[in-house]
Amino acid sequence: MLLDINTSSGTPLYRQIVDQVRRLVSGGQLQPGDELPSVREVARRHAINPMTVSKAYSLMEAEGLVERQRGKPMRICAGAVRDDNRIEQLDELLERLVLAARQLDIDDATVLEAVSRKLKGLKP
Amino acid sequence: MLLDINTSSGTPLYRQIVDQVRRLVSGGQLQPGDELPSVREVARRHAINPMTVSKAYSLMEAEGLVERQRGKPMRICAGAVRDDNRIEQLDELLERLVLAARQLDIDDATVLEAVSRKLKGLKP
Amino acid sequence: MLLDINTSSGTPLYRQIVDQVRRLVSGGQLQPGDELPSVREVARRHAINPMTVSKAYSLMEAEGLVERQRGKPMRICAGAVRDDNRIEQLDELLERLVLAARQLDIDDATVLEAVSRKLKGLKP
Amino acid sequence: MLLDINTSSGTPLYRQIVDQVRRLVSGGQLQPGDELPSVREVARRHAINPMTVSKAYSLMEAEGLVERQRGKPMRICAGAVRDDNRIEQLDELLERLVLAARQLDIDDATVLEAVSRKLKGLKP
DNA sequence: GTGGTCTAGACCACA
DNA sequence: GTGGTCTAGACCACA
Repeated sequence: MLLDINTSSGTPLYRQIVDQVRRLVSGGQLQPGDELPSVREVARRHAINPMTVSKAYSLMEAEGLVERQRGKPMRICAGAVRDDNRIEQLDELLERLVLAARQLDIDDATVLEAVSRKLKGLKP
Repeated sequence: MLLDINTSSGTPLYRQIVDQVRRLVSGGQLQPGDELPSVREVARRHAINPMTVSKAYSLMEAEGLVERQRGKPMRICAGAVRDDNRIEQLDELLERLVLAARQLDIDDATVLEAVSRKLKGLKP
Repeated sequence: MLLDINTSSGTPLYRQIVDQVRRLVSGGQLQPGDELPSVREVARRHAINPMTVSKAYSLMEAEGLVERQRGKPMRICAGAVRDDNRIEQLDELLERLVLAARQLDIDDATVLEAVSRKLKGLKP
Repeated sequence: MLLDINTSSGTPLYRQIVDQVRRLVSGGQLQPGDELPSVREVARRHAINPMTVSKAYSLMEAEGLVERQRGKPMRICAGAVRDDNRIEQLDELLERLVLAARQLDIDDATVLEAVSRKLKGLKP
């Protein structure tokens, strides 16, 4: 599971984790039954505190996205499936992007070109 | 001056103000000598605490973006001018958008179309 | 607001807080709009860590029992009202009491008498 | 030996086992010399891990409640006998019940009636 | 090994 | 003053 945690962004770390797992589930890259990496594993890999990861996992459990198995790794809930309206989950970011472009007085063609370039650049 | 303050977004209020004024200056919509609305005015209009606005204004002053004039409204500094590389100020949002699209497993064409639609929708 | 926090009980501290506030709301002793004592206040009074209280408050917020007001005390949500079926909230404790009595081979009359005595003893 | 193990209750599993065996002994339903079901048997029947049952048994042994016999099932110790003051073992639950009733603003008569009903309902 | 609870303490955002 | 986030570290319950 590939998370991109940014410790200098304003977004709380636990929120970044929740948002990204939610997207990976909506996108079908995490499927019901899949196990999440352990709290300690995520904490170690991203050099953050286990409690922070644990908080994210608890929130996801409360949300019905993942489920606990006593003494075993958490896994994606059966009810959490690929979402067909997942374009909506992009909406807030789109709003922010367009607002920023307007304030910077960047014209539409330039914005689209920049998005296009970035899409190619991050081609995974 | 049109600010779009989102009290439920995770981004701190004072940061939203600073970011947006910075962009309006980079985009040339606020020019050297232009006056800022008063702290009270902004606070009232967006229903936030004056201390929060004041903090944003102080940060902008420290950054050399605006300057205080005794007994008069703050204004945009002479040195704060339209920025030619302002597309870079879009970069963080572009990164986040593309990461989110990848995690949602949305293909490039669909992302571009969504950006395009949003650009038209928010035409101003 | 009177909470009875038992640090040596097996029940997690944050759970005790949530359970008791929930009951006080169901019982009408905390009403919509009422302010909760601050996190620090509860922590100080019961000699527990503020983070523990904060966790309880966050859970109650997620549950729609209380709401945050930025920079101000949390308060009981409008939707959280006196519950007519509140006897059901006693059910788990009743089950446990009766199970224990059975295992201890205490007859019904003696149990009822003990409950009665305790009810009078804690009269307040 | 009838144990009622509740995996979703907050009480630790090993504690539920210890508490209930202790009560069955105090109540005389388990008498000195009686054999306990094996660790595996209890684990299987309640779908919990044998190590958890084993931990409970070890605690009971340390407490002088049960004793190991090489190659044979554990059994109730000679010293563990029916307790005349066993009503006291109900005290903590009574306290919790009455506290909950008070917080729910349920009057004494209603509480007694609920206890009475539950006593009849669980008649065995 | 897994996740959970709690503490002590630093620092942030907002009113 | 209010609540929120994060860390470092101890210790528990369960598989």
